[in-house]
Amino acid sequence: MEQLTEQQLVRRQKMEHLSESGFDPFGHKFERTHNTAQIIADYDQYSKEELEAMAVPVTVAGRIMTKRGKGKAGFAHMQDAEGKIQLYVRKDEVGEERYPFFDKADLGDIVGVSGILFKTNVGELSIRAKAYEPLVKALRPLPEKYHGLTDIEERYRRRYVDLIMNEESRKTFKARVQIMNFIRNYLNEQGYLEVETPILHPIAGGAAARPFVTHHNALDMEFFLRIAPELYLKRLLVGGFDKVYEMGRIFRNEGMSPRHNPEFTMIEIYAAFEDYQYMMNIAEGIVSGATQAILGTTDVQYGEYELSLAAPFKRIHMVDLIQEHTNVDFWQPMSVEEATVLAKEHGVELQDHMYTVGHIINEFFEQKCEEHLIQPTFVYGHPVEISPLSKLNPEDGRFTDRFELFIGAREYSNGFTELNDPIDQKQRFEAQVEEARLGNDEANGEVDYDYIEALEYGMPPAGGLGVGIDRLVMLITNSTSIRDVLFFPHMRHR
RNA sequence: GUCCUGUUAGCUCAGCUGGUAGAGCAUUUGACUUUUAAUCAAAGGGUCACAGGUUCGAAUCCUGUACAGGACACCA
Repeated sequence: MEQLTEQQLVRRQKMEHLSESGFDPFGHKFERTHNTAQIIADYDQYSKEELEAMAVPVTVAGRIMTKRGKGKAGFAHMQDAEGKIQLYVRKDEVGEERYPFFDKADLGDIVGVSGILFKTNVGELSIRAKAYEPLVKALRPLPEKYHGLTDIEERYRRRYVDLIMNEESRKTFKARVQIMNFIRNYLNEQGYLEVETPILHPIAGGAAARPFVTHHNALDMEFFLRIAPELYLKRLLVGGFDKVYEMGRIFRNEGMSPRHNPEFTMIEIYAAFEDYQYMMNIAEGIVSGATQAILGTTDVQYGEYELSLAAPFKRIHMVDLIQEHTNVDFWQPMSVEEATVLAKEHGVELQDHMYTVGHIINEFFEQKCEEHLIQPTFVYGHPVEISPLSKLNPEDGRFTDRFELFIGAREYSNGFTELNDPIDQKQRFEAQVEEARLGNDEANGEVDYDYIEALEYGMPPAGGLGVGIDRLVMLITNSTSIRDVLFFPHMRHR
C-alpha cells in the first residue's frame, strides 16, 4: 500500500464528505447545452450590457483549473474538451447548501454548472452560476497552475496529465487526427480503397528492418509483427484491387531515438497502371495538402529551418546529386575496386556487406548529400542493389525507378515503380539472403515464395508509395521528438 | 548499444569552496460578493532517485545501479 501524501488524504476526506452528503463522488450523466468553445464563439462578441439584456442560460461541465475564493463568492476557470471559461459562483445564487461544495472543491475536480452568461468588469466572458453540481472528485492534485507539467519524462509517462495541463500538447494530437483524416479524404476522393492486411506475418518482408518475433499457440508457429504491409498490398493488386492503401501500425525492433519508436504509423499506397513519377505527385499532394489543410499555409518553421512545402518539390537523380556535392561521376561505368577507391578518397565509410558499386553510390548519397536536402526534394534513381522491390530503369539497369522524399535532411517518403517481374524478384530476394549472410542484419534472410507465386499470376504495372505519418505530424506540428506526437510512447519500467 | 547531462516537497525550481533542507504554486486554518499567476495572516508537508565509499560531518566529493533527455550508430 502506497503512502498517501497530505493532499491525497485531504481529497479522500472530501470524497467521503461528498458521499455522506448524498453525492456520488464519481458522478453520473450530465446534460450540457454548450461546450466552452461554442460559448466563446457565439457570445464573446457582445458587450457587458448586451449580455445582461440577453440573459443567455448555459449548462456546461468540465475540470476546475484555477480557483479564487472571495468569501461568499468565488471565481474559477473550468476546462472542457474544447477550451475553458470562467465561472462566477455566489453563495446567494447557488444556495447555502451547495456553496460549500464549490468552496471546498479542489483544482482538478470535475463539475457541472448551469448559469447565465455575463462579462466581468475587465470584459472576460463568464458564467454566473445558478446551479452547481460536483461530478467527480480528483484524488490527486494537478501540477502547478502557472508552469504546468514541464518534466518531459512525466509528460510521456502520464500523458493524461500533460493533456490536462498543456494546450500545445492537445493541439498537436488534434493536428495528428486532422492530418490522418486529410490523407484518407485525399485518397478516397481519388478512388482509393482503404484496406487491412495482416499484422502477424510468417515472413518479415517488404522492408529492411529487424522484426519483433511472437508465437501463435494453436498453430504452434512463429510470427513476426509486420515491418511493412507492402507484400500483402501488392498481392491485392494481383487480385484486381487497383488503387489501395493501408494506414496502420508498423513494428521494428530497432534502437529508439527522438525520431524512432518501436511501433509507428505508416501509410502505404499502391496504384495499378501508374509509375514512380505519379507516386511523387501523390506524395507531394499529401505533404503539401496536409500542411495547407492544418496550418492554412505551406510555409512552415521546423526547428531552425524555414521550409516551403508548396508543390511541386524539386526532383533530382541520386547520381546528379552526388556529382553536385562531391564532383564524383557515377554515370561513368566503373568497377567495385574503382568505386571503393573513390569512397576512400572522399572519406565515405563502407561496411563488409557493401560489396557492390550500388551500395557505394548509396553511401555517397547518405554520407555526403542527405544533410544538404533542406527544402523538399525527391531524390530518385536508387541503385538496384539497395532496392529489392523496385523496377529497373528501362534506360539504365544499374538504377531503379525509385525515389525518396527528403525535407529538413530527413526522409519522409519512399516510393517506386513496383517490380512485377517474378523471375527478377526472385533473384533480388536471393541477393538479399546473401547479403544477410554477409552480415547486414537488416537484409531479409528468407525468400517469400508465396509472393513470387502471386507475381507469376501477373501483377499490373504499378506505382507504390510509403509515408511515415509520425514524422509528417512532427513536421507539421513543429515537434522535435516522435514522442511528442505519440500519445503513449514506449518507456522503460520505472 | 556507446558517450554527455540530469534526478531536491504533489508541481515549478533555488541550495556557493562539504557544516542539521529553502521559495513560489498547491494543501490546511482564518479574512474577503467582479477576481483572474487574486490578495492578506498563520500552519503542515522531504529516505535530497537508489546502494556503497571518502570525511569528525555529504543534497553537495567519488564509484556503481535505476530511470530520463540529448548526441552518435541504425532506420521511417
